[in-house]
Amino acid sequence: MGEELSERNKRILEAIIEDYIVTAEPVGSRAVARRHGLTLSPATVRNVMADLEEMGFLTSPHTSAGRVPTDQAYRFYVDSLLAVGRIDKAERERIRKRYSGAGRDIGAVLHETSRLLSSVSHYMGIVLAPRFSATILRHIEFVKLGGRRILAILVAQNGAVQNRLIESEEEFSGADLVRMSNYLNELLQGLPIAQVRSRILEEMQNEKVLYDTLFSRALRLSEQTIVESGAQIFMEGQTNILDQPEFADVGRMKEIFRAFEEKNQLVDLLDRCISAQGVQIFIGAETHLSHMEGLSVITSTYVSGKNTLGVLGVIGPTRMGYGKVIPIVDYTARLVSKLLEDE
Amino acid sequence: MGEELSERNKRILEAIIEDYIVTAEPVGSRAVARRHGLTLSPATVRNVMADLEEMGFLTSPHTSAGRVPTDQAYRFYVDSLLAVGRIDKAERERIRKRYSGAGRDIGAVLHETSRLLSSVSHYMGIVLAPRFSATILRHIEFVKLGGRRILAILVAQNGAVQNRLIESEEEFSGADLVRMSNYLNELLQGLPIAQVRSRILEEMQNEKVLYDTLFSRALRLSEQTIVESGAQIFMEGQTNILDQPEFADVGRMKEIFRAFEEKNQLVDLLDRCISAQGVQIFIGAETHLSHMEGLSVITSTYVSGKNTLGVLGVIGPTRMGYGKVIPIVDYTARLVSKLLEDE
DNA sequence: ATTAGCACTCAGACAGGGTGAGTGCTAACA
DNA sequence: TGTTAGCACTCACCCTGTCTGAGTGCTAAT
Repeated sequence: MGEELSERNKRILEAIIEDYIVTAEPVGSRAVARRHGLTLSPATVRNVMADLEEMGFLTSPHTSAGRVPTDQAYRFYVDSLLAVGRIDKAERERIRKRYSGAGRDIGAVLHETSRLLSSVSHYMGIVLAPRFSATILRHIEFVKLGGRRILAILVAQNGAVQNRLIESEEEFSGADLVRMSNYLNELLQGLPIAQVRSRILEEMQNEKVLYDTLFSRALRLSEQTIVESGAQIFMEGQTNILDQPEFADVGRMKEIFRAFEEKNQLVDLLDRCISAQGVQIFIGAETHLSHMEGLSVITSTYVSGKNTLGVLGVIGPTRMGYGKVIPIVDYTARLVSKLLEDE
Repeated sequence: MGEELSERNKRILEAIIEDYIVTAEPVGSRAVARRHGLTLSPATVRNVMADLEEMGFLTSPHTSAGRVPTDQAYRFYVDSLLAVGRIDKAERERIRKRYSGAGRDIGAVLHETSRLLSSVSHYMGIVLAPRFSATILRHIEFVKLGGRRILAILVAQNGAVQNRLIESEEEFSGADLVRMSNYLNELLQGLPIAQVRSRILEEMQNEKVLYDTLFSRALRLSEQTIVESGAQIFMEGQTNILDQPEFADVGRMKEIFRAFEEKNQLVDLLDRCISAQGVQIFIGAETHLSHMEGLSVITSTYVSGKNTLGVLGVIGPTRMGYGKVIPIVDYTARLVSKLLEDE
């Protein structure tokens, strides 16, 4: 693998990959020879292909079929061969327009984003919503529902809202609840939600609080409201994947389907992306997703100021139009960041 | 079709249907003859089958295959032949247990219900959440997010929460917002959400309001918060459908899949069910769902007191174990009703 | 009215032959 | 020494014909 590829070999490998990306069929030496500016005979190409196969860039499904790029080839392609184009203007316009109608509600924006990624890339769009616990608390509020039932409402800086029904041990009056909200807001506002719980526990030690039963009750109540909620993920365009010829087979299709139904696998992958900045690409086995052989994932983070909010991206076959999709994901991430920045 | 079926013919038809339900293969005269208590020769059975075919209860995919029941046959089966068994005790227990851990949050309950319906029936479970607009308003609240941005929170009697980000024309102080909430709660609490808007408009005419700018602003603000939100639907176990042998074909599979991705079709069907009480059964074409040939839907409404909240059910192949699934859907609906009744 | 018998149909599995795309190897060539 | 033409070979795929088994409809006997 340390072996360098000659310029010519690179061109041939590139030709094969790009051919395969559009046709999804094993590509033969003839096709490569007549392609592009390459003025080579099929025989020469064959020799090169044999070399590339030995180096692990190509395989052939059977003796007399053409060659198919391996994951390693795609990896080399995106790292060294691919000139990631700028996204073209019309496309950019098309994307921008999709957001014009939508309100500023964060959930709606992200949902639309997943739809958009799917329809523009013609693969599957995914968006991981910001973890609620990673946001900053703006407001906490209790609403009395009747008897000892209380609805706790947490509002994050970014407009995300979480609510939780709690059955309190004792009955509170509406006025009590208002006072409790006020006290807690004073205490917790502006804190990252992940730190809220520890702040509460800390405050519980505070002697001033110990004397005020209402405050200590408020703290106990608020402790119940903070629960780690599952990650929210938007996925759209699964059928785009099923349209790919490589999955036109009942077994494969069911397998992928089942895999998609288990969203947590995907959440794990996206969670891993959240620490890095910008576009990331996982090819085939690099995704570490089981039952998802033959799929690649392109992601990017969207941010607000300097903190990362979440991850969005596209899932497609390894044989994906990387050159087109990468800028789409990149541009969309920037756009979403901008849309959310002032929240 | 006015022709009456003799007792023997009914037994034979029943045998064919039940055979087909378990095997998914066209059933031949021999199989029927040797089945059950029927002491008849295959030849006799063949004569009967020919009659049944003429009457529209059976078809044969080709000359020398067995017979397959038509939609009409299933319809006759569930109407006249099927003795809907009581759901057995172990099953009931199994279902009950599924709810023990879950909190009382309505969303969580409904989501769990769809999962449950899917796993108990081995088909696909669907639950249509109560339309928010059909619930009763318990509380309205404004939270200031910064600048002119306000988060409006509507809480319904049943614990459902809807929130909406609004950009108001003018800036309000926190105290203003509290006063506005109080005023609006006074005015609107206890009203069905569907009537809230008209109540607002009505109140706008009120001369007392006209003199109080804060009140009239409050009304204008609240008017913006009430928006018809799309119906929420939970679907689980789509892969169970794909496991059915009649859909083991790439084209069919994609088609169904695409149909499921369009949830509004399903919402329409379930919406239609909401007016009737109890279990309803749609066989094949009766569903009026396009691209869903070969599927049947069994639904039931869940209620709170005397008003219907929503619909739940199971989607499976027309060749479905009606005898088993009907009581499951029925029991689940009753159980969900009970769980939600005191909210 | 029921049944045994029989000729008939048809999908599905299987085998054999032809086709075409593609390969590897070798020998000739620049 | 790198490139190319030529050639024999491989193998998936398609088409065809044959066979088999399950199932039917009809008719004649019971």
